[in-house]
Amino acid sequence: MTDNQTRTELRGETAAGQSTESDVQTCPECAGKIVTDSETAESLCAECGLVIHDQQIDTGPEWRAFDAAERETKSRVGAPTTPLLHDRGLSTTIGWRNTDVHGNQVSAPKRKKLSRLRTWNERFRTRDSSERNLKQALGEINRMASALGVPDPTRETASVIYRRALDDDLLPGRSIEGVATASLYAASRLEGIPRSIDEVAAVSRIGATETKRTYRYIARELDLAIPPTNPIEYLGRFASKLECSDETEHLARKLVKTAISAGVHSGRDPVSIAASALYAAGQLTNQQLTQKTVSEVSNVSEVTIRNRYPEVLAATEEAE
DNA sequence: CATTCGTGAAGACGAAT
DNA sequence: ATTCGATTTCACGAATG
Repeated sequence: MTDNQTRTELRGETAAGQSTESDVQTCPECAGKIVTDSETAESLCAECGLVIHDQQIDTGPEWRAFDAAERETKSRVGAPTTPLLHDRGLSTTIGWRNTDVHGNQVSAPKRKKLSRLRTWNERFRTRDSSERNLKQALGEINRMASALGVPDPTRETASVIYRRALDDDLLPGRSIEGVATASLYAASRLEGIPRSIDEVAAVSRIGATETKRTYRYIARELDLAIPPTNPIEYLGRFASKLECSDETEHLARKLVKTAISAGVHSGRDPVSIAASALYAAGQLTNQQLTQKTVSEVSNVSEVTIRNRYPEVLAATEEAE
């Protein structure tokens, strides 16, 4: 495997027809790849950090309503559909209030009937096993995504992946939790804001190795063409966790770039490249970055950082 | 004392048989 | 399915400042 560049889109099937926003966006400054940042919901360049736009698409109403009457006339029906709910938010929900449309209390026998209706409605909504499966899995995905600060678009991608896995009968023999975790991991990579395996596994109920195994399985079965992650994509998050200077972060970016062009990254875990470059940059800028602290935020062992950072430095020296 | 560096054993993975 | 090579990790201890 040589390199990335070809980002195939997963969303093709949901957005059938509508061309998803011309997807190979590149930075006007340095021609780097445009990614969406998790914490700030901004689109920015993975290479130089240039912010392209800081407003995500708002699925809410495009009008303003100033009083109740206006709200009534302008209102359209229903919430936007979302893959985040197992039925896409489309099935009937019976409200919990025992009042009619006028706000009057309903009679006792009617109340009883309503209660039974709610019960049965709920049963029908999640009746067959795949629906129940989805309901639980999407709950897990949302829970983990929240814990990781993963933005909604990525959650939706994860949901879509999970649905596909379910449709393709990839579940039998595998835990829901496992596939949910793997879907989220895959989605984060597809969206260009990868969480490391360890980070995802940390909030999951299954371990890192199981996550990786399941991830590889569904990636292969679903033909998800996911390019190798670029170490630069991890850099920003690690750098901010370490509270290191912009200077160090920028230097680390340069180190990663030259290291990659020198081929140091091949066969190595991209996370370890990012961590090593960050440590190396810390040395060069006289920041107090110890192998230990870098290791802690990146979940890369000190040993690996030790072994890797001289190689990263050697690559840049040769480039001089 | 904290940090860095080096080692060998052990686990996981991809590729090849 | 097993085997092999490379990478990463763990647990030490030694050097360095």
